[in-house]
Amino acid sequence: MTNKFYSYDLTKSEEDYLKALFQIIIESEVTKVGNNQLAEYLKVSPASANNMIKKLKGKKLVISEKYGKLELTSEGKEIAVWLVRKHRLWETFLYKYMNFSWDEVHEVAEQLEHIRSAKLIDELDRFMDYPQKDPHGDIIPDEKGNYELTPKITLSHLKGGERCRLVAVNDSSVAFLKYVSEIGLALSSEIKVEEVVEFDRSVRISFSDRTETVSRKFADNIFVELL
Amino acid sequence: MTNKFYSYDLTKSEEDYLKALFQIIIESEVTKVGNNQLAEYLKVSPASANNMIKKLKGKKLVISEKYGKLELTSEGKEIAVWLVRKHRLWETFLYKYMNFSWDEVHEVAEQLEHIRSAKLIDELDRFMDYPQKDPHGDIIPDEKGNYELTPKITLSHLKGGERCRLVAVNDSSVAFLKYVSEIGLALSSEIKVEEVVEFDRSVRISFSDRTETVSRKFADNIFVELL
DNA sequence: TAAAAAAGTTAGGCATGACTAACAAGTTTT
DNA sequence: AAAACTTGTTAGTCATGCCTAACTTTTTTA
Ligand SMILES: [Mn+2]
Ligand SMILES: [Mn+2]
Ligand SMILES: [Mn+2]
Ligand SMILES: [Mn+2]
Repeated sequence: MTNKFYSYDLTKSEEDYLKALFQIIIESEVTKVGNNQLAEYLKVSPASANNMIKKLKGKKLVISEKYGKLELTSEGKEIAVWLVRKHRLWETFLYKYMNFSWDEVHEVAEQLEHIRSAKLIDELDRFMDYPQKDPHGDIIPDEKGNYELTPKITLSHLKGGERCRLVAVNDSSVAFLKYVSEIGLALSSEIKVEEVVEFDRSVRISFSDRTETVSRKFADNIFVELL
Repeated sequence: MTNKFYSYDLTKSEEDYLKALFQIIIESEVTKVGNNQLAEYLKVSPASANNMIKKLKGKKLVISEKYGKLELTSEGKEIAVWLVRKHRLWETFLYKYMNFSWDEVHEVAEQLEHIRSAKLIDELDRFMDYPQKDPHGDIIPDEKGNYELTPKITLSHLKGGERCRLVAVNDSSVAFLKYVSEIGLALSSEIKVEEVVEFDRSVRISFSDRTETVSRKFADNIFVELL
C-alpha cells in the first residue's frame, strides 16, 4: 500500500516541526500557534523555528502572515497525523512485543516514526491486529488518517467524592511515567478523589486499597473518564 | 542489556562509512581499503570520503598513513559488526513477520540499522528466537559480535556435472533478487550445472524440472555449497 | 497614549556532510 | 628515468539546521 506522503520526502527535522505544530494545536485546543511557542516546545531558538517555518511555508504545509500565528494546511495536518500514527503504532509494538515498559517506548518511537516505509506501518498494524490505543491510552489514527481526540478531562477537574477511571496520560517523560507506575497507577485504574486540599489544590486519591496525595501538576497530566 | 557502542554516538553517516569499510574488507577478502574504492562503494566523491575518514581517524576507528590504505581498528570493526547484526536482524524481521519479500527488505533495513536501542535489538533477536541467517543467507552476528563468514564458493566456480545448493546471494539489489526469484531459484534450491558455455562462460543449470541459462555475472553472485 | 514587554524576524556564525576543481604523491609504462 | 596514469589530498562552495545578537513589529501595561 503506497502512501501519498512519500512524495513529500521531508527531512527528519521538517517532520518533527510539523508534528510539534499538530501536537500543540491538539494539546492546547487552539487552531494557531506562535513561533516562539513552537520554538519552546521543540527546545530550539526562536530563530531556528522561524527559519524552518519559512521552508514549510514554501512547501505549502504551513500558512501564516508576517508577524502572525502559524496554521497547518490540510496537507501539513495530514502528514502530522501520519507521523502520529507511526509513532503510536511503534510504541504499541515496543510495549506489547519487545518487553518495553511504558516509560521506555517514547524515546525509541521518536526515532522509529521517521522510518520511511508505508508498507512496514501497514504490516505492523495488521500484525498487532489493528490496535486502537497506544501504551499511554492515546488513540492511534487509522490508515486513512481518521482519529478521535483523546479525552480532555483531567484528574484535577474532579471534586471530592467523585470516581473515575484512568484512560490516558498527558506526558511521556520517563520521570512522570515512572512515578505513575511507582504509585501503583496504570491505564484503567479506578480512582476515587477523597479530597482536594484547599491549601495547594493537591489531590488526595484512593485506589485499590491505597491512599496517595498527588500534586496539582500531577493531576493535570492524568486523563480520566468519569464513573 | 546496555551496549557499549552507545557511548560512541556516531552519526548515521559515520556509521555508514564504518559499515562500508567492513563490507569491502569482507567481500573482497582484503585487510586494507583505498580511499577512492570506499568513495566508489558509497557513491560519494573521493573528497567526501577523505573528509569523513579524517573524522573517523580522530575517533580512533580507522587507521592509515598519509597516502596509505585504510584499516579498521578493532573498535571500528566491532561497531561495524554491530551494525551488520542490526541490519540482518531487521531484514529477518521484515521478511518473516512483516510479509516483505527478500528484495524489499534491504532498503528499509538500511534505515532501521541506525535506530539507537540495544534493548530493541536484543528483544528482536529473542522474539525471533535467535535466527542464524538473514533472508539472503548471510550469517547474523551474535550479541557478542561473533560471526562466521559467508561461504565464498560461487556458482561460477562449478564445472559441468557438479551439483550444489544455493546458500546465499551476493547482491541485495531489487533487480538481481527479483530475477533470481523469477527464474524460480531461492535459498536451499538444489542446482545441477549442466554445462559451462565456452563462448561467454555463461552457465546452463537445471533445478526442479527446469533448465535455465544464466550469465557469468549472475553466477558470480550466487553462493553455493557443493553436494 | 507613550513606554515597556513580548513576539517575531533578520543577520551573521558554526558544524556536518555533500560537491567540484586543482594539486600532490605514488605507481605503471615506455 | 621520464612520462603518464592512478590515487589521495586540499581548498573553496553549498545546503541543512542549529546558534546568538540585534532589530522590528505587535501587544500589554501604566
Ligand atoms: Mn510518545
Ligand atoms: Mn521525531
Ligand atoms: Mn541488506
Ligand atoms: Mn546505512
